Amino acid sequence: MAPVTETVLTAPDYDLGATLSSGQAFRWRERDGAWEGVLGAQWVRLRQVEGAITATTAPAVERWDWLTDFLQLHVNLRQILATFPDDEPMRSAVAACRGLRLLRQEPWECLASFILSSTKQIVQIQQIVALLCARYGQAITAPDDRGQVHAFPRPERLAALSAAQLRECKMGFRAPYLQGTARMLADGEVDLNAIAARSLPEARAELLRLPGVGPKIADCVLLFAFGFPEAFPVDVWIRKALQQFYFPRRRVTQPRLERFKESHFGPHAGYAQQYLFHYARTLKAW
DNA sequence: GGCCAGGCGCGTA
DNA sequence: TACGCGCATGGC
Repeated sequence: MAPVTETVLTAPDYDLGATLSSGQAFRWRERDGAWEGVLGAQWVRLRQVEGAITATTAPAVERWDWLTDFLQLHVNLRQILATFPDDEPMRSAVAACRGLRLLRQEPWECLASFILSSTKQIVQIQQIVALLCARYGQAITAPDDRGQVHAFPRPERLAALSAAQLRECKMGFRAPYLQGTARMLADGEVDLNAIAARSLPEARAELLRLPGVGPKIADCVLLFAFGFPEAFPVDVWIRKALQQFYFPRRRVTQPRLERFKESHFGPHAGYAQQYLFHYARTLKAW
């Protein structure tokens, strides 16, 4: 058994399962009532308990800031929810998604994962990412009965692969996009580390230079990895939700929808977006 | 078996 | 600027 470290992290108003399965991150699996995943080179198991999250990691660590940052445990959820518009759709979404949180992910993994996400269901994205890590990620320490566990492969590793090798991970037409982006990062043509300090428009423009990255994927990375609170990804679910909740019985044009999402949801629009996304996906009939 | 999936890039008007 | 289409792959 590999050496592990355990701790208890205070986490009020936190729905761990909803958060880890809500289409932000793609490497977390439920097992025996706990959630297991990989952060950097750490294998991690998280378990929800009353008002807290218990964490186990391998190899052993002395600090936990990398995990509390990922989980965004310092964030006061009530204060954020209070900034949402007081309308019926948002009230319903908040009521349906108690404790849903935004994570703070490593930018490259987030970017690569969402390049692989286009016209894929969340379960399929998980499968592709799992294949990519198993084939090309560095092996890391984990409990013996978990089998071989891998880190997310670095851009330099993917940049050195052929498109055919990437396609073996079932990513289809996304392979050249991921390859092109990995190469631009490996070559230093775009520097993800420099993006965090920029303004939202500048950061967005920089991400849009990458192949396979359009407005939606850029906004996902800006929100889920760089923490720009106003970034508001519009995918098919959100488009449908905005259309039906806010513009029933009339077709809304794309520019109109753009103006609406930028003006209606307040300073934490991205958080509101995640609530609408998760809520919409729970609705059986529209 | 057809439709759709946390879209993007490119060609056309 | 604003559509329409093709792009792999798999779940339902």
